[in-house]
Parts: sequence; C-alpha cells; structure tokens
Amino acid sequence: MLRFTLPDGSCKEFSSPISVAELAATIGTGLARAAVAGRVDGKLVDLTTLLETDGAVEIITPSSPEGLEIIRHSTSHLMAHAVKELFPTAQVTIGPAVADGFYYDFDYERPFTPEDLVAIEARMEEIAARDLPVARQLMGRQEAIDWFLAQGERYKAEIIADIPADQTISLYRQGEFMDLCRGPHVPSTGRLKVFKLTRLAGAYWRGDSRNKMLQRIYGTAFPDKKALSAYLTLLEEAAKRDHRKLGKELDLFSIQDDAGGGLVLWHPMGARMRQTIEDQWKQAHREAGYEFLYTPHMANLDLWRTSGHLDFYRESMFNPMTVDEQAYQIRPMNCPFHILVFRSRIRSHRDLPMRWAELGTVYRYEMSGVLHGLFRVRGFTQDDAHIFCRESQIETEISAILDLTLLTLRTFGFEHFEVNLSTRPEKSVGSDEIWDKATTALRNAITHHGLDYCEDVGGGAFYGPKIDVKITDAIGRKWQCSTIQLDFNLPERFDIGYIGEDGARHRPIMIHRALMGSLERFFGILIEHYAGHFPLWLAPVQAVVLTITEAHNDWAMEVGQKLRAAGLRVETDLRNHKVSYKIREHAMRKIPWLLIVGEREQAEGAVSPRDRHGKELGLIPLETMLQRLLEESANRT
RNA sequence: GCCGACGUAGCUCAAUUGGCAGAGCAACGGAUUUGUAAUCCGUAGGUUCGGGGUUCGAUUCCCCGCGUCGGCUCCA
Repeated sequence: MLRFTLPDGSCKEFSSPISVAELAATIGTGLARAAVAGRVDGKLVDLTTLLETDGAVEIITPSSPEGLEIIRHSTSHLMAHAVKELFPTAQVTIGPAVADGFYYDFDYERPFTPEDLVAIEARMEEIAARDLPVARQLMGRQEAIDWFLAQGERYKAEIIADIPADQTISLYRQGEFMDLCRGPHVPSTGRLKVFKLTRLAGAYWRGDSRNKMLQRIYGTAFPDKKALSAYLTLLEEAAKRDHRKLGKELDLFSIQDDAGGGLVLWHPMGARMRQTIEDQWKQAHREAGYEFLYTPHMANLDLWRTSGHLDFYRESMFNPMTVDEQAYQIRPMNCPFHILVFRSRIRSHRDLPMRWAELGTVYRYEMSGVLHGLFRVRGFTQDDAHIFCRESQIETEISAILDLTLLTLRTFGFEHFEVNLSTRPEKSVGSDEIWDKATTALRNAITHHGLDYCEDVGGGAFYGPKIDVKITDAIGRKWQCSTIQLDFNLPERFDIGYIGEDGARHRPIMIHRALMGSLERFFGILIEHYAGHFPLWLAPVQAVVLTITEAHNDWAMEVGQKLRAAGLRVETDLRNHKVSYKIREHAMRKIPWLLIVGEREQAEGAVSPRDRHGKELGLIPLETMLQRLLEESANRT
C-alpha cells in the first residue's frame, strides 16, 4: 500500500504506483486541469512522474510562484522550438525563467529583427495549438553529447560536458524539438496560452565578456490574460514614472554630454529637494549622536595603496592624475579619509564609539553602456558614515544604525523592508572568532528589531559581514539602498588603535554604513516612488498663489510673502492669463497647492485653495491655510 | 567595453520610391483683464548628433566616430 501525504495533512492511499497527474485527478478535476507539475518530498517533478514510494506530494498550479516559473520555463522551450523551425541553423544555448518572464539565448548568423520576433511569436502560437506532448527522457552522457553535436548544437554539448558526473542527463522532447533540460515542464505545449515576446538584446555566452555575444530574446508568460495585461499595465506605469522623463518635465536635473556621461547637474528645483533631504538627514544624524566630517575629493595615490583600493577596486577607479610629479587619485570612497581623521591623534576607549558622517561625493568609473539616468552614474554623493567602536559595542551600534535606517526610510514613505545578512566568504581576512562574534551581533540586532531576514551564506565582503536593506516602492519594485558593513581590514591596514582600560593598544572595529546609499540614486527612486507627486515637505514649490486679474496682485503678493516668511516655498503667478491656463500649467508641474486669489479672497483676507487632485476647498482665511500647510509639511505626509 | 535599436527646433513628433525640412507646445512681440487643466494674432527659431563617401541632388543609402535607449548574474 502506498501512502501520499497532501499539503493539508490528509492522506491518499493506493495499491499500485500512480502518476502525479493521476493523483491530482483523484483530488479534484479542477486541480487536475490546472496542474503543471508536482512536488514530491520537496522536489519538483513532472506530472508524468510515477509515484512509487510513500511521500509528501503537492500539486503545483500556475497560481504558485513555482508553477508560474514552470510555465515560463516551458514557454522559453516553446520559443526555442519556434526559432529552430523558422531558423534551423540557429544554435540554442540556455533559456531559463527569470524574475518577470524568461529568455533564451541563440547563436545565429545574422541579428534577429523585430519582424523576426513577430514571426517567432506567431509560430509559438501555432506550436502551442498543436498541443504536442512534452516528454522527459534520460540519456547517457556521451550519447547526449553525440546527439547534440550531430544536430550542430555545440553549446548544448559544452553544457553537458560541464554537468557534474553524479547528475543524470535529462532531455525534453516536444514534437521534433528536443532540448537538454532539468525540468520539470508542463505536460503539453497546449498548456501555454498567454505569452508575449518583449525584447531583443545581446548577451555573452555564460555572461563573460570574453565569450561570444549571443542574441537573447526576452519574453514573458502568465497563467491567464488578466495577469499578462496587469503586467503590461505595470510596465506602462513604470514608464510614466521614469525619473529621466519626470526629471526633465519637472526641471529637476540633467545629464549632458557637454559635462560627460554619468555626471549629474542638479537644477534649482532638484537642488531644493536635495537640500530638504540633506537637512532632514543632518538633523536625524545629530539626534543619533553623529559628528560630521568634510574631507577632500582627491588624495595622494599612496593613500589608496595603503587602503588596498588600488589592488581590489582599481577597475572602478578613474586613472590617477599627476600633481607636482606626484600621483593623485580622485576618490571612489570616503573611508580612508575618515580613518586618517581617527589616526590623527591617540584615541582612548572612552572616545568610543565615534560616529562620523559625511555627505561624501565619490567618483567611480562605470562602463559607458551601464550608465542609466540617476540610477547608475559616475559621480555621486554617499550618505556615508563610519563608526569606530570596541568589539563589545558592535551589537548596540548596529542596532542604533538599524533604528536610524528604518526611521530615515520611513520618513521618505517606504514601509516594506527586506533585510539580508551576508556572512563570511571563503576568501576573507580576520579571525574565526571575530567573524563569529560580529555575525552573531548583526543577527541579534536584526531579530531585536523584529525584522525578517534572509541569510546569504558566504555572501559577505572579504573584510566583514554586512546587512543590506531593500525597500519596496509604490508599484512594488524593490530597491537596495541601505547597507551596513563591518570592516576588519582597513583598521588593520592603517594600523589604527585605541588605548584600552588595560593601558594596552587595541584595534577598533570599523563599521561603514549608508542609509540612502547614493543621493542621486535615492532621488531617482523618490521621483519614481511618488511619480513626481512629492509630499508637501519635499516638493520644491509647495504652493503657487495665482490671481484672477491684476486687480488682485497686491493681495497675492502679500499672501506669498506671509507664507514665505513662515518658511514655505511659495511662488506667485501674477501673469495676465486666464485662471484655467495658469492652473493647467502649475498642475502639470505637480504643485501640491494652488491658492487662487480674486475679488472675494482679497476682500476677506482669504485664499481659495485647490489641491493637487483638483479638489477645491472654497474660501479659507489665509491664517487658517497657513497653519494647515505648516502642519501638512511637518507631518511629512 | 560588447550586441541591437535609435539620434530632425528648447520639448513631443512629421517629411511619399533620394527632390526646396514641417506641425503642436514652449520662447519672444502685441491684443485680451479673464473664477478652477490650453484666449487670439503675429515673430523668431535648424550645420537634420559629428566626420567622410555614393549621387546632378542625402534627413533618407554606405562607412567611421559620439551619444541615448534596451540588454550583457539569475545556471542545462
């Protein structure tokens, strides 16, 4: 008797082995129809897999993340099948499911065109309609290599040669098309109904720029049409929020060839916002017990030799320049300077912890092809800080940093956090003891904040473990900004120390941390998060006073002055235009409040506010509106 | 850096097979004094990214640069 435990805890018993599909059918016809694969004792398998021993079995449908991934993976095979039918000499390479779809890389004698994409998609529909069974089969290693070589598929043969000897080689056949694959896959091509090819791109074989450039076709697939159209809507929404577009429309910043790629020019409206962000940042840091440093943008190359950056960070650094026959380096990091400040005198254990912050502008060489608006630039300002502390202070300091991090991120409207702890990699400096202690301290600090976290084992830098925090924006995209990083290396290299209670010299622990990461990038994220509709406290112009006719200019100017005197960023628009014209213009600038001033308002010392959603509040005394604006600004909502 | 697509006025975009480079918005000038998302008229605005080539003639075709955009980790 065979016993299978289902996820709900119930059991099914059978006298002889049955397939996953058959098991699904005994549970329900709906489930059997939706099933794309099964999970047996934690392992994903095909529906055709025979269940021959007792175990925990789960039926996978497209509504689960695993099921969706299988659909996408199978769709990538469907695409490869279509490509091989249309372009028989194209070689297939790899085609996995990825975050929001799938891709497949091909080697073909000419570039694919957008028209090819249309033809491929049409052929995919056709093959799906043929409803070909997708069957798994095992093959001997050499047999598989020979088979693929006979088909002219050299990449597949290469892949097989690299598969560890203890793994079996499995292939999936659908009609004439056979592909090397671990699986599992949907049982037949007819199960793939909703898909779309999205773009063409180049991609190196195995992601290595020394290898041949292949052609990658991206696509996506969903369980149903509704999910696909929701995804396409999300893409449209993201395009509307694109910070490069909004940055231009709202006149916030520019990046110009005349200055150079990846170098950001902050225009007055963007600079106002940056000042607001910096003010907030400074205030929070003062309250958290930080001091501020200002350090140079370049330094003698020897400093970077001592820090080790010249060895392990060189490819991200600009070339040195010569000054008085000495080599100088524009800085890619701030930390060596903070170390120099620490080392400038003898430090006592009583001085620790020392928390030093700097909005430090750094310059890093990024390959021209990766530059991207404010997200990937060559010159940017880090909200950097370095904490020098004793080993025993690590946990409290990390905990305080996490407090400050969450406070800061919440201030900017981010509520969902994803925390990642990266631990010791194989190649690293520092003793086992210090790594253990530090990693435990980081873990404790995270759990004390009640945060869920993932551990990336071996994912830390060679010089210390770290915590990364990801935020989720208004349309669900994740961004990593904050990072908290322990460093057992730099204090060593610069031989810094403090005098302990015992009178002996001890090595301090150094913590690097950034909350927003790069001000430029964070600004870009904010623009997209708010879609340009900044909350009042951030908005570069908080209100515009606009007149009906020039008869109301005096009152409008008085209103403007009073609001500005209260610290609000307010413009007056006295132009001789229709109100509707002026409203349209300021609405497009996404100004939070428009204060209309005409006959009645002037007579009663009032304004008629209109909010950014077009809601009119009617006549309100100026003083009342002033208080309301101040309150809204202070609440940061 | 590499692959592909793209590059026309400040912005958004036109220009049939190679045949005088255009529109809307913005700017500027004038008129209009207006109550909640565009008042009317006029003026000016261009090395069609840069350089070379083919041609009687190139925004259009070819070559070389530059830039922008999408990609280049997500294991068969």
